[in-house]
Amino acid sequence: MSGADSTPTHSPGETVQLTGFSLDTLRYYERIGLIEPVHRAVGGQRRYREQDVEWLGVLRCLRDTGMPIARMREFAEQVRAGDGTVAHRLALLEEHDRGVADQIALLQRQRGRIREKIEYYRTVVSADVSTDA
Amino acid sequence: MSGADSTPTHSPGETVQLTGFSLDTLRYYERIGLIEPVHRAVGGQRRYREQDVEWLGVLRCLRDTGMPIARMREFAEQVRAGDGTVAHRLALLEEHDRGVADQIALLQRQRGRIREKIEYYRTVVSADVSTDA
DNA sequence: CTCACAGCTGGAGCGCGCTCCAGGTCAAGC
DNA sequence: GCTTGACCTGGAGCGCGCTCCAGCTGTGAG
Repeated sequence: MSGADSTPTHSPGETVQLTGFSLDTLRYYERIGLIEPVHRAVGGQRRYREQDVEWLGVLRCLRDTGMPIARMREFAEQVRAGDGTVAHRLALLEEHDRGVADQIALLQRQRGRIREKIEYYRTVVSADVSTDA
Repeated sequence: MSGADSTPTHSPGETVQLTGFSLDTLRYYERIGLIEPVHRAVGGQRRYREQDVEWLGVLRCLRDTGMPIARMREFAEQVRAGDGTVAHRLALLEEHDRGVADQIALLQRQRGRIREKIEYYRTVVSADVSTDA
């Protein structure tokens, strides 16, 4: 680590730690254009800058909420295109947000059913211990 | 529909409507043992009984909450085994429920970040339509 | 009788999102 | 100099959960 750099960077290994993505996934994301070609150190090893890591954080957020890779790429392209795409990006995120809300609602509803079943099983188990344990 | 039956059953098509699973998925679930071999009408066509549809509802619930097929099969086998597996089933559901809770928490956290981004984009869009960050 | 249609079977194929691999390079430590 | 270890590349492979297909059969309408 050369700490005197004006722009601190991260080795691939560090970036794995920071983002939770695997080395393979980081390279995969770069290949398919989810992230721009990453700067290289002498020798060809990747050096992720702060902004790269931040962008990876955004990707992590979108992935965690189930956005498909294709849509993420669409988003990434718009971010790269910059000017004039903000409205489009906003629309994309708003739509995604609605999807996430639905997803959460579904999970909560179904979780309710699961917990009912758990409750039922608990009464069964506590009422009759004869067959088990 | 022959309404005089003592045990009303559902055609495959009806079952698709009732459960939201596709015809192929229903057959697939049967093949892999998620549901027991379904009764047949003369001619070999499947006839799903009420209890089959209810069980499919349980499977729907588990799938919606992201339980892997393998785990669902484990659960199905225990249900079939009946007595003595209740404690085990309870444990399985409790563990799954914790997973679902985590999933919901993660979604909510990440959704927060998305909404922040949306808010930010809104200020950008309404403040000035020509500039870029 | 003919036809359309819903469903049947076994098995192949697919889309997604990684994940793994062989074979190589470079930098640092002993 | 030699070894170790992190990382490189292009491309193949994989696990999951379906989904599709060809070719067939039984049922009901006209």
